[in-house]
Amino acid sequence: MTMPTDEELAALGAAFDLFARRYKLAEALGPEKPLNELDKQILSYVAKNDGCGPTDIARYLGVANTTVSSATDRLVKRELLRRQRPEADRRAVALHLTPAGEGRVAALQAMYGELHRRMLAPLDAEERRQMIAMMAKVANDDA
Amino acid sequence: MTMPTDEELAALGAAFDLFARRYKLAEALGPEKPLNELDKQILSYVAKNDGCGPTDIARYLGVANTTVSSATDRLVKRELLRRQRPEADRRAVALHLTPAGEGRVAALQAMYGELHRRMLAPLDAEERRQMIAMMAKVANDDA
DNA sequence: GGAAGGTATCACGAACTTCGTACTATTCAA
DNA sequence: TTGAATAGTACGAAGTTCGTGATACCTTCC
Repeated sequence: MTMPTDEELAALGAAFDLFARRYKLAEALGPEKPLNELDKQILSYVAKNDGCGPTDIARYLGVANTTVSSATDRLVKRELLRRQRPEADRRAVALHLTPAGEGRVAALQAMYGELHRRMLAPLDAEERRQMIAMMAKVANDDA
Repeated sequence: MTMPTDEELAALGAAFDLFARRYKLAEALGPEKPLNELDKQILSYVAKNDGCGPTDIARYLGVANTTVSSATDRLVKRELLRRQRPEADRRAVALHLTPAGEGRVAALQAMYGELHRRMLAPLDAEERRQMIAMMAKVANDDA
């Protein structure tokens, strides 16, 4: 394939930087005491993979098992997450969101949705369609 | 403007999640002892804004002044950053990269560049051009 | 059945990070 | 020339990550 130029790559990097910074600043605004990065990622993962175990999460996020264990403790104490011992394998732990946890995830997703909506605002309908198609193509390539 | 659909927004969010995760996992690979997130962002900021002060950085990144001060200490101890008292205003501190710091930033940028290059790989030249144009348009809107 | 070995998780503690409070040094303004 | 404002830092409390070691459970192979 023809290589993208360095300028193109730099533009891409600058855009990602900007988005990441906006994410972070937007998150500071919510009314609740903000969750840290890991905790948010864990809640989102459990929302998408109900009943998963701590080890799945640790592998997925690239952190130590014990770190997920600590984070799970935090989230259980805050009543956002629930541990359950499945009868099938009683070493394991299946994680589920509590109703409060579901509410929190919904709020997070609403915030992200709003951020993305605003991000797309300067594009017209056709451009937006194109951009999302590219992103999907890139993401689904899954290299 | 016509609103993007929820599916479109979800696709966008999934793509960003994926990219963020790839960033994090890629960074764990380098040979050096990895810098934490804040330290990397500080180095990058100083690379683009040579001679800036801690308070500029704190405002830009949305963290406390004292946090930047601690991080600056770390980076000075690791000899990636250098403090300098400008004669013009002797309360202030001007930050500069050391040669080692410049090397570190170059390595980081090379890694990001490679990641972005690989991200663009599944697109053909025309699509890539489009995608980068969209990203630039969105980023420059600067809302 | 039972011992050996592997797996999933947690308890604990060390090292590190963030950030609020209080302080110093310097500049600005009247 | 003081008094207020500004840039930065020292210190300490609270919280986070992760390695080590312990516990409970499952599986396999005699």
